[in-house]
Amino acid sequence: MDAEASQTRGRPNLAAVAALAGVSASTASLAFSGAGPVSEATRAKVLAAAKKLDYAGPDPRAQSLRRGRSGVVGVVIEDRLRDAFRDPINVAMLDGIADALGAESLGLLLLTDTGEGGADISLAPMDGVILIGCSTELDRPVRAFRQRGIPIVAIEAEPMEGVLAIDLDNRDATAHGARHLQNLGHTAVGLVTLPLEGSRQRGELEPHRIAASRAHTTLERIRGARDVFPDASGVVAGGSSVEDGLVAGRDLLSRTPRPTAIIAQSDLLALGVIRAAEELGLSVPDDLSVLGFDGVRIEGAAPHELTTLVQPAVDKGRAAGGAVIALLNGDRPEPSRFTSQLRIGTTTAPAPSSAAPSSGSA
Amino acid sequence: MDAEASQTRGRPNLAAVAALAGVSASTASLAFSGAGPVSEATRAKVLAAAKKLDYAGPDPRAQSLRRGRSGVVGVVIEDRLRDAFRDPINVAMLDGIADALGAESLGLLLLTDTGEGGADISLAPMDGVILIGCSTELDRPVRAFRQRGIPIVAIEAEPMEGVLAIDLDNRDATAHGARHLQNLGHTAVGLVTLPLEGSRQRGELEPHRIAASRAHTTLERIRGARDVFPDASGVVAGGSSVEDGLVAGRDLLSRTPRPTAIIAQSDLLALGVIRAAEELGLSVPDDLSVLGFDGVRIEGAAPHELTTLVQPAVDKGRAAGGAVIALLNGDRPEPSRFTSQLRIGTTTAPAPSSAAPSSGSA
DNA sequence: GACAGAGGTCGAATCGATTCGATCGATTCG
DNA sequence: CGAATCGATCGAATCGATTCGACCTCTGTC
Repeated sequence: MDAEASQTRGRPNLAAVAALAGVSASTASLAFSGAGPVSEATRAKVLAAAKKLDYAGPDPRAQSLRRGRSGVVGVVIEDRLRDAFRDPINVAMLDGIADALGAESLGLLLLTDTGEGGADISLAPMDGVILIGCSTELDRPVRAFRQRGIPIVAIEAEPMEGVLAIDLDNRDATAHGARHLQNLGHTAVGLVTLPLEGSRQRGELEPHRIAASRAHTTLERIRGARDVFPDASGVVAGGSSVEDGLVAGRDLLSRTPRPTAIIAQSDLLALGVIRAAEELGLSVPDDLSVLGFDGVRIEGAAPHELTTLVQPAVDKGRAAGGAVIALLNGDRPEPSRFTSQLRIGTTTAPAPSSAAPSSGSA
Repeated sequence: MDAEASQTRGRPNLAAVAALAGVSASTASLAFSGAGPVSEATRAKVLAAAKKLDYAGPDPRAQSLRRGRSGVVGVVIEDRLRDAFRDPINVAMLDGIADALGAESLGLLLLTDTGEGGADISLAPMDGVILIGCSTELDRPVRAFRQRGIPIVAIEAEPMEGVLAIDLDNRDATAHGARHLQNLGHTAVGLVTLPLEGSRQRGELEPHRIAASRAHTTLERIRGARDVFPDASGVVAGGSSVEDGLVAGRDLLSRTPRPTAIIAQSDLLALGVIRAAEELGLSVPDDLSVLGFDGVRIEGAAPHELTTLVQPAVDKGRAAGGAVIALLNGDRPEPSRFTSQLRIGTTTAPAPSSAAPSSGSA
């Protein structure tokens, strides 16, 4: 009677299965989870009852509540997926994250930070969260996560209370790359930076914009460049894509005096700059040296081999995933910091002698 | 006393907030959800109590259980993220899905089908699921989802009971493209296909492999090609990347007689084939015509403009997302079918006259 | 033969919120 | 002035499982 009642009413639950198997709900639970001693005969009975009732196993939603864990880790990405995934560096990081999470069979919940637009992030059931490339101001969500007691890991974010940082030597690495250009004799160096604001507005790299910005990675890389070239000016790109680099490159290269080297904050931007140079009939690296950042393999870079700062993106992602897991286990993992390596390719060369201006108002 | 007790014991819950505000839990719930009439004064009291207790709002896990909805939709992707996201077509689809889901503020849970390896997919709390590019046999997960009453939408999968299909005219489109080659006078046409099995084994395109395969998209596109060139042979690539296309191209182009045209099942593969041709000193399209599939913008395709079959990837994704939403709303949406368009670029041209063999044993 | 211990099973409390129906007071209409 | 109505609030049941402690029944040992 009881069993039948539960049987007819919608989808079966553990109680219905237990009733049909002639055991208590607690025993049935044990039979499924495997935790605790259950005789083989009983387990078989329960499993048979489950099959008869077409029961798929304990409801994950109920488990989430009871265990206080949903088995899901959120990954917050700035802006639209379309834009984020266009840059292989993000894909690489995500892959590292997925790698670490998958090993603990944790799900990966993709959250896009739409700023004010959509509903609050953090309304989904998750056990931890990884902030990736979060240049925008997401203080509010972070506060919400903290209130919920949800561990937070941030990749390349400005230091925040209660947020475990996975960092990259953005400033030092860029400075290192800049010094390479300096050693080649370059003095007129232009910058093509990643966005400074969540609005991703492209335009001149101006002091007041820098002052107002909270885009950690962008800022650090600017600082690194200016550690070597204090007066370097430049432009802010509208994103990290070849297209954005092309636009920025056209802008910078049409100025007088024209820079002999450009430090781009991503490989995609660097590629765009190279295209802009080609458009203008400039030869890379003879007329223009170009330095990138990331060191990911990009289809279509040929015939150039980009001089760039290679960062361990997958490892970074894996570290972030591992850190969340550690936090969930109650450990107190140390923040980590990764280093990038300068890989010298074919896009940097000695500065052209000033005796040979290829064009301009002479 | 009661309030204080709840206060000290770990994280605050709705009951604690209600107690502090001097109202019942039900009223507090109403104050947060906005459903039902609550006086402004009461709402303010509750909110004040919440702030004092540092309460972040109702626990999503508990809401999931009670409402029977978690606000999360799973997206199952074949294989590793690294590989999947390398192909822009997947990113485009995902973007469309995210677009549709985001509008209803549904989360997007990324699940990779590791086959037998990891823990069961479907153990995460989700309301619906989208299968994307699921060439492998995931009958078992599908059955589990169905048992749970979770709506299933599949993009380009073989028809399955209880699974809503979002389809593409893979066969007709490929046939259309093949006819274009036929009209150009090509008769020796080679195929470079996507993987046939979950194992992604590359190799010769052999009848027994085709017979054993369940890779819907791959099979349909093969059929389309053979509708026009019944005897076309070819090779199976190990994935959808330029690298895989390069390998496949080298193989096909070193055969005798050498094909004068190659039908690749993705743009990335087509690009790889073009590279292989360049390696061998063949000119595209003069010596070899290449047809792609997808029509996504790929960096580095220059100087060629790929002749390809343009599919509405973002729309497909959006349709899939919309379908899940409709199913969740209890509607009975129709399966949809999208069509691709042949875009003629600069990689196809009339077959070289047989009087001018560029190399070979003459 | 009795007792300790282990294996197996069960009851009941709990996780944190939502929601339906009932209650109570105030306002308005006849 | 009484009754109907509406708004605000509360109680209690419910969602589906997990888990702790209690209980019972064997088995092995002294």
